[in-house]
Amino acid sequence: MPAIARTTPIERQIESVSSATPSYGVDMDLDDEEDELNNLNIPDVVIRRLPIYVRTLHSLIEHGQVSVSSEELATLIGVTAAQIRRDLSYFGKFGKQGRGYDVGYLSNTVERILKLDRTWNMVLCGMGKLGHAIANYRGFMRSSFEIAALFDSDENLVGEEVNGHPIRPMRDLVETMRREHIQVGIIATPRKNAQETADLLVAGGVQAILNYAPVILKVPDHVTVREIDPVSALQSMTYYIED
Amino acid sequence: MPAIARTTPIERQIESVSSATPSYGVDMDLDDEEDELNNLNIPDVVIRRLPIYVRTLHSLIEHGQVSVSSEELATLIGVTAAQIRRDLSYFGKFGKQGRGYDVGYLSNTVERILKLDRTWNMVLCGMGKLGHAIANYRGFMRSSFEIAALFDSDENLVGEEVNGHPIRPMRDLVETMRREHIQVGIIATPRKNAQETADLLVAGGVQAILNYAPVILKVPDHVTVREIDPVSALQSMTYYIED
DNA sequence: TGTTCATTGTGACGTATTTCACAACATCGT
DNA sequence: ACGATGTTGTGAAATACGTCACAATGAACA
Ligand SMILES: NC(=O)c1ccc[n+]([C@@H]2O[C@H](COP(=O)([O-])OP(=O)(O)OC[C@H]3O[C@@H](n4cnc5c(N)ncnc54)[C@H](O)[C@@H]3O)[C@@H](O)[C@H]2O)c1
Ligand SMILES: NC(=O)c1ccc[n+]([C@@H]2O[C@H](COP(=O)([O-])OP(=O)(O)OC[C@H]3O[C@@H](n4cnc5c(N)ncnc54)[C@H](O)[C@@H]3O)[C@@H](O)[C@H]2O)c1
Repeated sequence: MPAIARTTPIERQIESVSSATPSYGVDMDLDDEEDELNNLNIPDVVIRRLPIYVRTLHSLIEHGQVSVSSEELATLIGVTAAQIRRDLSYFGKFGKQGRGYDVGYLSNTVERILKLDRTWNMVLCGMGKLGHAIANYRGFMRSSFEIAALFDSDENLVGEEVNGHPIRPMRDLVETMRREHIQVGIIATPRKNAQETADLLVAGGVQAILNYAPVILKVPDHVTVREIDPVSALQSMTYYIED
Repeated sequence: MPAIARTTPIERQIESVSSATPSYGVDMDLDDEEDELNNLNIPDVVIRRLPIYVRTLHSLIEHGQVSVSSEELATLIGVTAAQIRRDLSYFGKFGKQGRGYDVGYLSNTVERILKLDRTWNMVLCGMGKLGHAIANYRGFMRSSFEIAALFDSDENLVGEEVNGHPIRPMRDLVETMRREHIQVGIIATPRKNAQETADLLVAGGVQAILNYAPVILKVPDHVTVREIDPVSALQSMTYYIED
């Protein structure tokens, strides 16, 4: 059973995460009560950087660049080269001394690590203003994600078609998720209904939740949650403003 | 002149919202001579937690609760009590042994720390679909923020009124910001135009940028940037999904 | 006023993450 | 074939962050 807390609730909103044991060096001893061959001690903060690497590599591919050094990538992204090399080294050796990394190969590799080499179907709960905007956003599809079904508790909205999908009643959520084996959910309900929605998603077998409602959700350990919260982002920036 | 790099570009992007670590190598010389009386070495990760504390305290106030212990607050938020006490201790002593914290007082105090005890006017650049949604979102106003002016480079959009504000041409941006002393900007332009928009915001004197475009912005050190990036958030969650 | 109780604030410690710095090595030009 | 060059991958060190645990102390009440 997962003994590792991937994210403490507040960190979904923020950054930095505590996992477990150091990790370095060899291994193969008696510790690890959790070696999924996968989720093997890799800091979540590293995982959260990988999508940026992928995005940046894509942009290099667009420009026709075929190889890149950690230094160049680092400059583009705004981190240190050492950090990029260390991050990648958690997963293997993908570069060549003197040459750097093959852009296409590295991009594919990181995508495979993140399991982006497939399409993830998602359910979207709460079809108010935000829900409509999300359902119409084309950025997801271009990134391994697809909104497969829309849900709202308001019977007046049920049946309306948004971007090719009908809005369905919440009572169908769990069954739909199970039937279609959907493991990713988006919450766009009002704040007060977010937790109950999360509970239903969990009942449906959700493993990842993107939460737009400004609340801390309580979910089982095996569920990952990330929050989208522009207000908190703004509120933490004003601290630094010097008048 | 702050010598501390508040945000490492990639960290703005990591996680739905977020940004920033205190600098490591950045202020290389004479040790840390940087005591703004304010930005005094307090870890950015702490600053990013404060809005959650505020939000949670508000919810307690709504429920009529007048005092709260670090333990209770911690349970609500999903962190440890020690962390909350440590975080607050960076700024002073706000609790009473045996009693905990006065909810209203603590809320006000943290808001004052974050400079939320005033209204921040913002400019919004890029009035496409997302821009319209943001302009109509009422969550900002309820949180010390107000969208004061809208901008788009498309002359066909200029003049259109959204939520009571006319869309203005980008060429007016810098002057408007200076005239109205606006220090917060939101970028909702296409990816490829985000950097040029950021440059204009900087020219206008921006100090905080909320960036919805999926790019790493290069800005001067005194500017804080946080990114809203649901795609990256999703892409980092799939890693953990066990099929 | 003294005793009990709950809970803070923080030094000391432990873990997590980043950076340094360099040996190892692939490639290239000659 | 070989030295020069550039860049990786990674131990070791440095730094940042989180937690433990407890002395200090305010409030309640006898
Ligand atoms: N993070 C962001 O960028 C962002 C932006 C805008 C809004 N929000 C948040 O998103 C949420 C929705 O905002 P909105 O403007 O779309 O509000 P809205 O009122 O327009 O829409 C909410 C929708 O949720 C539905 N709903 C209510 N209870 C439900 C339930 N239990 N299950 C399913 N659906 C339910 C309602 O019927 C309604 O259609 C709010 O929490 C708001 O704070 C976040
Ligand atoms: N983070 C999120 O949640 C999220 C959601 C949706 C879209 N996005 C991103 O937001 C951006 C906008 O998305 P959209 O769907 O609104 O696109 P859109 O094409 O509907 O709107 C873009 C608008 O920006 C304007 N624009 C272009 N160049 C400009 C410039 N230099 N200065 C000012 N305005 C300029 C265009 O005229 C247009 O009105 C994209 O980068 C998209 O990827 C982010």
